[in-house]
Amino acid sequence: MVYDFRNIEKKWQKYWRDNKTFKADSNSEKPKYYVLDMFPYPSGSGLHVGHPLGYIASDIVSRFKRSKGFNVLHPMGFDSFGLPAEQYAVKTGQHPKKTTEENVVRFKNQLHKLGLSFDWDREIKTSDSSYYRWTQWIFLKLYNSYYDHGLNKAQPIEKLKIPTNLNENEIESFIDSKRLVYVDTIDVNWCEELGTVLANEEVIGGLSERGGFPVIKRPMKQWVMRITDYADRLLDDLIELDWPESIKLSQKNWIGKSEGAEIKFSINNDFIDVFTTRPDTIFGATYLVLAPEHPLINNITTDKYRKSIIEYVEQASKKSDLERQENEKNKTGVFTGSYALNPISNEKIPVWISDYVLFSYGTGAIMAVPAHDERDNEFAKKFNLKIIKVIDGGNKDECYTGNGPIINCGEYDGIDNIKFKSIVVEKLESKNKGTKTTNYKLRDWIFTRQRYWGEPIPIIYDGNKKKALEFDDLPLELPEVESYLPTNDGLSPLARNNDWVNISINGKNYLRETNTMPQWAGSCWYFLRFIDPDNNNEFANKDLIRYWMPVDLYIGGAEHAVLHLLYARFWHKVLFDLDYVNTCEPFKKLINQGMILGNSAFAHRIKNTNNFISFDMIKDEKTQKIHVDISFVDEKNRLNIERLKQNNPEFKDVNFLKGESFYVSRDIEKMSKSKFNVINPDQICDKYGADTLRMYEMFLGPIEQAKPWNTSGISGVKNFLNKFWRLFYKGNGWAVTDRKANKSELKILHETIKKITNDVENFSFNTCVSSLMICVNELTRLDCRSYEILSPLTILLSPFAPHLAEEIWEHLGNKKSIINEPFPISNPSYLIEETKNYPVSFNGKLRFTIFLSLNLEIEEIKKAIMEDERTLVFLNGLEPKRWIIIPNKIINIVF
RNA sequence: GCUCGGAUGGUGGAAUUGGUAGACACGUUGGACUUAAAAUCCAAUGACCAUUGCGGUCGUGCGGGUUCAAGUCCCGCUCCGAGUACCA
Repeated sequence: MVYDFRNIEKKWQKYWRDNKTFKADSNSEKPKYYVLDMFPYPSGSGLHVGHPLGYIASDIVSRFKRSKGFNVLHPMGFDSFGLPAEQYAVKTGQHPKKTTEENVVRFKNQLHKLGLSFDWDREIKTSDSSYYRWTQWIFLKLYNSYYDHGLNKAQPIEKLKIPTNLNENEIESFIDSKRLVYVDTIDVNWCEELGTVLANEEVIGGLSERGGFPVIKRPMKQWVMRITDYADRLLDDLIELDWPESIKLSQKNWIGKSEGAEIKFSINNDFIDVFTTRPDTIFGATYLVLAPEHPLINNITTDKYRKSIIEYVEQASKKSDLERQENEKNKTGVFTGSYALNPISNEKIPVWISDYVLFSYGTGAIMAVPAHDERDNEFAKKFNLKIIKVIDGGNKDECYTGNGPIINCGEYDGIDNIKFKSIVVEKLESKNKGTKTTNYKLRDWIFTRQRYWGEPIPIIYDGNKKKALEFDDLPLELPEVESYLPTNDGLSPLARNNDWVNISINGKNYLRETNTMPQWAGSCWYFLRFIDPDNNNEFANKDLIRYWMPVDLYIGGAEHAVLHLLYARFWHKVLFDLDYVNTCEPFKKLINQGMILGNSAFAHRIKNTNNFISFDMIKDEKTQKIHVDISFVDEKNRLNIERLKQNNPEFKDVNFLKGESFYVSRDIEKMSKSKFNVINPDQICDKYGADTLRMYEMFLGPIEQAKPWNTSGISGVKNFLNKFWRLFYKGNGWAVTDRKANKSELKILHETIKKITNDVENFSFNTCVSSLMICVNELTRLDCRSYEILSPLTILLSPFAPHLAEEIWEHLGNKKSIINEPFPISNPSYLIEETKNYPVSFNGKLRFTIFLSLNLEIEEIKKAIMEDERTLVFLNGLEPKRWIIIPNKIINIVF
């Protein structure tokens, strides 16, 4: 009887579905455990082998925790609003809802095949109006709240104290200026191609994150969320989180809190405000630099320099951030012709403009201290500006950024520079020339998109007057439109539906807000909806939230290190302040799975020709790498030209210059449909089975590490599962016996229990697989068929290969699913092993180091040594004077 | 440029975080079983030298250092990957 994974997997997937085996119970006496995956965007290309990596890991933890007696919530849903569906709709006219639903069905089928233990009764789609009704509701909660800096929390807008001397319009704009969501006219990243505005965070190197289209600055009215009010709390609360340090660090850097001072430099009758973190170096400030966007530039530029300034400003405005960065080595800038007054040293210093100063950070102007700042130093050297050293340290002509005593500052010389910081700030404050300030890199979150496929914003307008919709008006459903393109003047496609835009309430006419929310909105709170997905009266019941929150384990890709994780934390804190949730942080433990990379294949095209050349024949030819589908390439990197031409018409008229075969080159890259390197899990499932795929993905390497996909080792995992099966079946017969297990069999079992328990708790799934392999190899060698061993072993296997484990469990005579069977506990009495002894050195005193091959408690080590004969031979009547014991490692015994 | 990671056999990766480097798996080679193949099992497999036998030397990207002991810690490099907003 062979292990028939096809029927077994089908059988148990049906069983789990029919019996709702993984249904989470909210009225349980057991301790709870909430395991969450970052839910996927249901893209058109379906699931690839990289997606399940995190899902398999979280599934192992879920099954393990169930087995350990926890009440586990392990839900799944779809982040189903998003740009690709809309772009597809623009292209084909198909309603995004239709394509999204088709994709969801496909994703679900693929996920089901993997045997993941999701509670599908809790499935969420962010584009369902029953879901986004509550996204809109949270939006209104933010709209109707303000941040009370005294209480350091958000408060309902009714509690806001309004100054008494205001008229009606002023009251309104005062309230608006305090709301957590407000409208502002700002220079935004306008992407012509997408017809939409992107958040700063979504622009990468001057191009849109999705699609890679150019982005330019353009002023526009936008809804903005006041996330900056939460900067301090978002920063401070990071400390307690059990997250990877690298992710915490990137959030910290993103928030970018820095203490410093704003200093006023007088110029003509005006002044330039600069922000600096180094007020202690003010005597070394030999010039000022303004960002090219700075509004004062026009006023202070003298006629002599006006032409070059105008040229420079124009050039800078065309440059993308990426180009500004590329010019790193060769700084540019021009002199304005004006001089400003250093408020401390009273020196006249020149004012320059340069694009190495960013308008969006600080005040958009800096005081340059070339002696103590690398960038200023480079700039000063290039333009022959004065360099004055004011802190002692470093080599003579080098830029020194460290600390030390003050020099070249007259009466202040000798003072420690850190102390000098506060002296300077005090002096500036007394002269009204500056203040101590804290600056953040974090900027408010631009929340509107000129898109169709998103949540409509529940606001209506009476002229310029805004009116929020009432709770009863929600959900505000997405209207139908004729075309999914934005209007020519940049309005959302929703503006095309006049019947929807114009509404009348109690005989009064209003216009609707036509913008929609960004894709992040739905994912900011979905983990709360999973707790109570069908609730029509609340976004989730408070008692249920109290029971299930926080999320105990959150697994997802590192690409969400900042944006999603920061936005979700922000909304959660608002809901916490308004007393809707009971935890101030949503995610207790975070694991980032590494990307699974694909092995792309490239054919080489000779530049500016239609000739492709075999990789082994390239000599001096300049070539361009073109992706070809990896399914047309064999393991020796030979391309099947016929099949390529059949499937990709663009290669139809191409010449292939080749010897015996046409060779391609290979490269490791991110797995993506556009790179033709996608491996689909369905293929692997069909060929090897879900259990093999699950174990193999875990066996590939540490969960957090990026790794290329290759299937060369998959047969090892398949062999392991077959071996496992053969422990129970010999030939065609059931081989399990009632024989008592012997000592060595028990030792193998209990060692494995200990290793697996430890490794699952430390998320080291690759070593779990190894441990199971070793265990099965040894039991096979011993021909162990004892029920006493094989029954607990099946439970050990069940988180990793659940289908096989269930099947065997049933054959062992159990009527119920293995899912809630208690996880075996290792018995340390089976673990004591012989000790190995190595004399290490004679160092005045006789000294032995005793290595122990197992982790034991100190007392156990002592006991083992005293009882073991070979150890006693070493001790040989000598009474140890001193034990140097490092737990679990070594014992040095000094005589 | 900056920040954070990483580098271990032919390959993916282990190494209880300072204690026998290379677990486990793939691949390769040889053998058993078979008419044959598949499957399965057994053996070998870091490199070099020695091989009639014990064995020896070198080995965790490179160069130093600390230590009885370094893949692991410290200092200085090289290369690769990821992120990035020149953050003053």
